[in-house]
Amino acid sequence: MNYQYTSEFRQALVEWFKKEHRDLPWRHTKDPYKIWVSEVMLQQTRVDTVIPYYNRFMDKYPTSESLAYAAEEELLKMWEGLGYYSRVRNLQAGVREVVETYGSKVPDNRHDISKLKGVGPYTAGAILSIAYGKPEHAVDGNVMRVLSRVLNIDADIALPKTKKIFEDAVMELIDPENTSAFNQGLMELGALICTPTSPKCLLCPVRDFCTAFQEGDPTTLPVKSKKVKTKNIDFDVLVIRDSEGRFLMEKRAETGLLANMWQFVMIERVKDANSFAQAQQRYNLVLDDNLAVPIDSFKHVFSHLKWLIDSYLVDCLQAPEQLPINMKFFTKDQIEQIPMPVPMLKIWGKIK
DNA sequence: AAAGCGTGGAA
DNA sequence: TTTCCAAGCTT
Repeated sequence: MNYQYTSEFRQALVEWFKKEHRDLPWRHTKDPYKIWVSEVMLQQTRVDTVIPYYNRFMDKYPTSESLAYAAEEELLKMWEGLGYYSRVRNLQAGVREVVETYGSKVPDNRHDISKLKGVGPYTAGAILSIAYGKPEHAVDGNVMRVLSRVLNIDADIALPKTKKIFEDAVMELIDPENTSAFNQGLMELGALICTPTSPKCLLCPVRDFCTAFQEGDPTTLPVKSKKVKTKNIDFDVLVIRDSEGRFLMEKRAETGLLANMWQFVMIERVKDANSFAQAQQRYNLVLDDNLAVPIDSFKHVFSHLKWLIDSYLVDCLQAPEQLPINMKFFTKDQIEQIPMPVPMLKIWGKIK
C-alpha cells in the first residue's frame, strides 16, 4: 500500500471497529489476565463456543491468583469440551509464573511475556496491544486473510516463514494511538466481512484500499497449501461396571492426545482379536463378557486422526486388589466431576 | 519445518 | 458426506 494511504486505512478500520464491533464478554475489560484467558480460549476456537466457557471460567477464577493454585483436575473439568487441553495446563503454568515472579502483574513487553508457557507470537501481541495499548502485531488467520487481500500478498500462509511478512505489514500499518481497535479491527473484519468464502466487500470499510477487490476476486487469496489426511483407528470401548455399580476409568498419559483426561477402558480393535479377552489379560480382570451389551458405535474426528468406536457395557465379576495407579472404579456422582473427552461424554450420556 | 494437538459449525 | 476450518502453540 502506498504509504500516504496508511493513515486513511488506519482511520477507516479503527472507526469501523469502534462502531460495528460485536459486544463480547472479554471486551468489557482491560485486565491483562482476563484478556490472556480469552485469547488462549480463542486459539483455533470459535467465538460462540468460547463465550459460555469464558463466563464460567471468570466466575470461578476472577483473578490470576485464583487460577494459579487451582487443582488441575478441576481446571480440566472447566475446559472439558473446548479441546486442545494442553492450553489450560500451559495457561495455569504461565499464570503461576506471573504470580510468583512478576508480582501478579502480566509483563507489558514482548520479551518477557513471550517466555510464559502457552504465549506465542499472536497471544503476546494480542495482550500487549489490547490490554496495554502497545504497538505490537497480533497476526492470526483472520489478519493473514484480510491483509493478503488488501495488500495482494500471495505467499503461502501455511508456511511458517510467511507469517513474518504479515507481522512486518502490521507494524507498518498499525495505529499507535489505537492499537487495540486496530488489531481487533483486522480480526473483526476477517470474522464479519472479509470471510474465507463470500466476503461482503460492499460493506467493507477498507474496500477502497483493497488490491484484491480492485482486481476483481478477493477469494483467490490467501494462498494456502497443505491438507493432511487423517488416520483411522478402531477402538472397542468397554464400560466396565463392578458389583457396586461403579465404573472403571483410566487416566490418560500426562502428554500427548487428551493428556490427563479420563476415559473408559479402550482396546484397539485388531483383526481376529477379542477386545474383552485383551482387557481381562491386560488388567487382570474377570468380565462377564458373554453378557456384554452394545452401547453405541460412532466415529470421532480429531484434527489429525479419526477414532472409530464400538462401545459395550460389561459387568466385572472380579477385579484385582491393586489396580494400576491411573485406574479406578468411580461412582456415578464421582464420574460427573471427572474431566472426560467428548467421545467418552457421548458414551456416558447413553448409560448414566 | 513439519507434525501433533479437539471440537463443532458452516459451506 | 466431505472438506475446511476458528482470535495458535509446542516440540
